Amino acid sequence: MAEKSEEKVISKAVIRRLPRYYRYLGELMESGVERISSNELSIRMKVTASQIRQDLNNFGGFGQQGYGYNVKYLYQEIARILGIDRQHTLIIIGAGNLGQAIANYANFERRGFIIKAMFDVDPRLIGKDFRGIPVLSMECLDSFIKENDIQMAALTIPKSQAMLVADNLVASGIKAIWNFAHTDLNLPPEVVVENVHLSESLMRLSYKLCYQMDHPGRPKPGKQGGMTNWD
Amino acid sequence: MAEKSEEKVISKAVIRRLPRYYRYLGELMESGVERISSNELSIRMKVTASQIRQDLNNFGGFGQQGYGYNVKYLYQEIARILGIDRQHTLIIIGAGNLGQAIANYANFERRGFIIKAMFDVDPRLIGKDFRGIPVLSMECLDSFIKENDIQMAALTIPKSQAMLVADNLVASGIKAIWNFAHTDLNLPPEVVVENVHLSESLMRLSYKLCYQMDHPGRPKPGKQGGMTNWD
DNA sequence: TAGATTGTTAATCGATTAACAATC
DNA sequence: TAGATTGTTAATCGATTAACAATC
Repeated sequence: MAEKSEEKVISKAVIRRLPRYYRYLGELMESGVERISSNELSIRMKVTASQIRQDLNNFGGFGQQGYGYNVKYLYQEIARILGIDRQHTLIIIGAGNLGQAIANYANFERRGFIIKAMFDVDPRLIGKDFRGIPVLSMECLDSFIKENDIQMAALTIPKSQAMLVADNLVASGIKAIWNFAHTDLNLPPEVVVENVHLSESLMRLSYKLCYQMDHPGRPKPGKQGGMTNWD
Repeated sequence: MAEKSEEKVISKAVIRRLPRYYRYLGELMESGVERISSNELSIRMKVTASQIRQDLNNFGGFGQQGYGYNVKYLYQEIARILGIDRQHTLIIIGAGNLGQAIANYANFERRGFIIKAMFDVDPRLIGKDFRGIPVLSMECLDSFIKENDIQMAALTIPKSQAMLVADNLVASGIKAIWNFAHTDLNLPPEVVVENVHLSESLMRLSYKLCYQMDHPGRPKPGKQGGMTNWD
């Protein structure tokens, strides 16, 4: 029953690393570096050269034997793989501090994420705007999504309302949710979700700190042998 | 040369899951559930029962054969493991929207993270306060950390200044950094860092969306066979 | 006791690293 | 060409899952 043109399934671990490659390549570009070998990049990024080559070869042969990788070309290719070579339309649900922080971070727009509007239930916020992005009433949500062909929504609201609002978003046609609410969203499989659970992140920091205090000088857990990154 | 009382090194993957167990147990407690089996929890959390038992047994036998786990006891034990049974002192560097969002999120305090102050270079922010947390000048940073025995710092400043400020924090005695700057911090091994790279998170969402659009109905990458979570 | 469910060992699966032939 | 470095296969390592004896 195996499909004919079976495409390789890319592992989650690889996807997690891709944006970091992209960031380093962007910095290399900015400093005028034209080519880089997997070995040199591996030193800068503190990963193995093997891993870099394996990761990239999931998507194609972007390098050249004896030369390495062309920084600009690889940068563009990773952008294409990540889908940030095209534009994405985005709305923010919840115009509190976190929603405002996202709205105010202009760099997202430079990467093709166009924030079209914010939504809130607070009448004191509705009608305001941030960098020209208007805060609208939640009552306009459904029609706005449909009329403006919105793909993505950042969910920066309390967890008590998150699941309900997420269902509404999906019903209106949203296909991707960037979830900052402190809860898991159970949604249909065709809807993709990326969670940013800040409280969990802070707990992990707490664990690391306590572990470090209890085991000074020890290799940190997660990898053997030494001062490896945790993430 | 192996040490005598070799403690098992806990893998990164286990640590990543612990806060999620904690969250689910907290919710179970709130709904008045007293005991739960690994199997029932596995269904709710969409992980395997085996994984839950393996994860927990890294830290000790918290369950009872034929009974399962006492929800409240397990909740407390995980809090202890994560180090959130004690108090942590925290400052926020950068009083912009993101810093304010953290300062305004009262739940961190309920988990023992006491935010003592915020710091910024912007004179319009210095002197303000959020929920009673004052915004101080960066010039006070060193003395404040030393005089108030601050352990942790959230870094919500532009990446251009992040590395310099991080070095200063470490010099002043900070042992843990919650890094929101869009850059990696290279710090001494005794300093622990937890990164929250929002732009990378958004790129992963973009990848998932594009992948989903290209392969409708397919299992998502990362796991074989079906509608598993990405994270 | 019988049933349930853990703790733990063994088996499987996947991801990382090492090695090297291919090739620029 | 000789040297460098990739792409890719094989070996290793680690994490997850399955199985089941222990035991409440």
